[in-house]
Amino acid sequence: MSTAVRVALPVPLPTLFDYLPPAVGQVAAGQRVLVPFGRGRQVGIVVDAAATSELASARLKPVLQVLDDAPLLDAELLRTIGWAADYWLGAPGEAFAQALPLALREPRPLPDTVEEYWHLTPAGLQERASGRRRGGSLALLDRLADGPRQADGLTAELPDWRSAARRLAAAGLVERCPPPASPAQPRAPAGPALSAEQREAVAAVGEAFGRFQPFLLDGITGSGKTEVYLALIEQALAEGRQSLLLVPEIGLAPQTLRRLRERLGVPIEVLHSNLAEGDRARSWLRARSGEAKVVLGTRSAVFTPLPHAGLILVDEEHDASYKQQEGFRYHARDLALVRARELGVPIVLGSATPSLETLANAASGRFRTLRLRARPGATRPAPQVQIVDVRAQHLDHGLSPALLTAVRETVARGEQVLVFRNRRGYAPVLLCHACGWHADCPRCERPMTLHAGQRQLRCHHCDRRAPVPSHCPACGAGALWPQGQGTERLEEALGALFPEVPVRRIDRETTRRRDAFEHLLEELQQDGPAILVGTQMLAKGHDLPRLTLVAIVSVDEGLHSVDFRAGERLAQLLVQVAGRAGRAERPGRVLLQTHHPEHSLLRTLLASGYGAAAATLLAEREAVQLPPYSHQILLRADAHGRGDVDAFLAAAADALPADPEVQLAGPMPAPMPLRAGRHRGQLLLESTSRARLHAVARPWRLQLGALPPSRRVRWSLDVDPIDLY
DNA sequence: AGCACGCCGACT
DNA sequence: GTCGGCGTGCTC
Repeated sequence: MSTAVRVALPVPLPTLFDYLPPAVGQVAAGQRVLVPFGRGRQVGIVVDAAATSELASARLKPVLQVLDDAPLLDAELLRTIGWAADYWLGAPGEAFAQALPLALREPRPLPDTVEEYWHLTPAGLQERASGRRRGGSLALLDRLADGPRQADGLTAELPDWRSAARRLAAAGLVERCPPPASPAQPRAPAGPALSAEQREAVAAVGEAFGRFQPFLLDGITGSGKTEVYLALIEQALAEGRQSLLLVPEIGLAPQTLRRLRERLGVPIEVLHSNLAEGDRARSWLRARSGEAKVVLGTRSAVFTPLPHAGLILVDEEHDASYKQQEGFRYHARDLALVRARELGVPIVLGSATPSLETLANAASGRFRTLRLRARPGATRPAPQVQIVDVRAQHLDHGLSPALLTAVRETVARGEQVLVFRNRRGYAPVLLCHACGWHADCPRCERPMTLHAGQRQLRCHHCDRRAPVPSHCPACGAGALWPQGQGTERLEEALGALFPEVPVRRIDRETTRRRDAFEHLLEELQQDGPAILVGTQMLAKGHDLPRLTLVAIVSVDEGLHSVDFRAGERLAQLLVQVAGRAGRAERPGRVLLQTHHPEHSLLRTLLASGYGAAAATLLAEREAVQLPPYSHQILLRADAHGRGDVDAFLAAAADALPADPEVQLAGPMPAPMPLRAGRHRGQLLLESTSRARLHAVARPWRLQLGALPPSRRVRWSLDVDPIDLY
């Protein structure tokens, strides 16, 4: 027993580490420290500056250096991150590592929050004109010729520019300078007048300023949720308070960012994982200093410090990308709720298709529901979805006559069509018509997808690529037939059927280049007919004002999935895709091809909308006690040998104490028992009592790593898994 | 995880 | 006779 400094270190171990106080300097919780660890050194976060260690002080090493003058993490963030590590059964050190931008996990003092810019001095300008300099120096002079440049940008173009900068700075030719003033932010043009329901929503949240209160903002596509967010952020700004707006993915950020910038007239900090580490750290630090009033970010931005927090907003709260699927498996929406509670601020979860978890919270009264049912400025009703029964129909590459007629009529009117199909590639299966052989991935035991353009077979589970066989490898016959339709095949078929109309495919393959997607979206703002063929990517909130027909080729795979969340996800996807139609002045139309026109989920969804479909799904979940009416923790394991997986899961099951309130399912194979050559299995813990589930799982988790068979597998625990893969 | 230590096979 | 395979143990 001894007094010690307790530190979180970025290692995947379920413990914190104790150190002796440093020889010099004071330590406080929330500061970063440099400590000896194993044979090296690590940067850690002090979680407790005056802890009582279980270890004898002789076994403790001293902190080498205190890296910060003031705590980097305030009490609220320390508490929330600690809570998160405990709730999602993560390694505390990994939870803390997640919270800090990478650049702040280096053993260096905090970077300046002012961006580093360099420019030419008048002498430098002359020097460049004189043509005396060559090589790296000339390159740098050239880069600075048009005015100040940011250091990160220079690094990208001239990796070695700093040595030239040092030389030239010594000669008084270049120097560091303050960032150029951003073009004066004109005070926002006022937004559109809010509708009555929008005003009610804003007023309801406004009344809750200064205390914790969760809201569900349940607003149909086009109902103006963003205007409500903007009005609330303005209100927080007026009180000098910070707002945090979470969005599901970076792709959506540019649009939202533009709108925020135009309207709010204050700097907006953006935080997402595609940012240069230096920028990310600076944004984070500006939020911490309170200088940043509005923070827009993806999942990891939920860890942004908010010393003057006023409001938290989670847009598209149902989106699965809020759940981290590796390492520390937290859920940003759920963590945002905990932060709002700790910060004592209102939180708004917005969606046109709320998750069943959120709807259950709204039904129980834990969340207040605010509804937006009207489409402001719309003179016509929301698009109607119409089912196309494709049974016994002649299909042209999967497209029915009714669908093709609708496409023809739409492009004839000069309008745009979205043909939606959630499958990349040309065809999901390549089949031998003579003997029934089909191309399977040997590492996943699943059919490989034919990519005709690349002349390749690809496994969408492990990315294995193989040449397309010219003859059947099993029987030698020549006839290998592509079965089923992917976006690539639909693009080809539609291009042949409508040669006069531009056909654009939008999926991971065609939007690989960074700006490709943005450019395409811009092109589609232009007038004129077009046919878009796309996947999932197009379902998310992009504005396509010229789109008046959405044709959903098939969703039949989603109707009979083993995953209990498949119905919920299908309903969300259909509503979101349908929402792309007719957002401007023209009416929209949605066609849905299916072999199961009588399916109850489709019928409810079409007849009564998402709310009714979700209510039905919730009732089904309650009847069989599935989430959100019970809680789950999934133990996943994979290894090269099936036996290693089985041995580990059996040992894990054995180690679990019997508890009448906790049910154990498994060990069982994962829904994909083999993936990328690794055998996969799982064990599921379920309980209607979250407290009991955690009480059992916490000590169990500590035992798992000590089980001998655990050395031979990769394993992970997932609290509240959102899919069982 | 990352890195040591430690005991058994094919090479100079 | 050694280099190196990955099994096992530890990190305050």
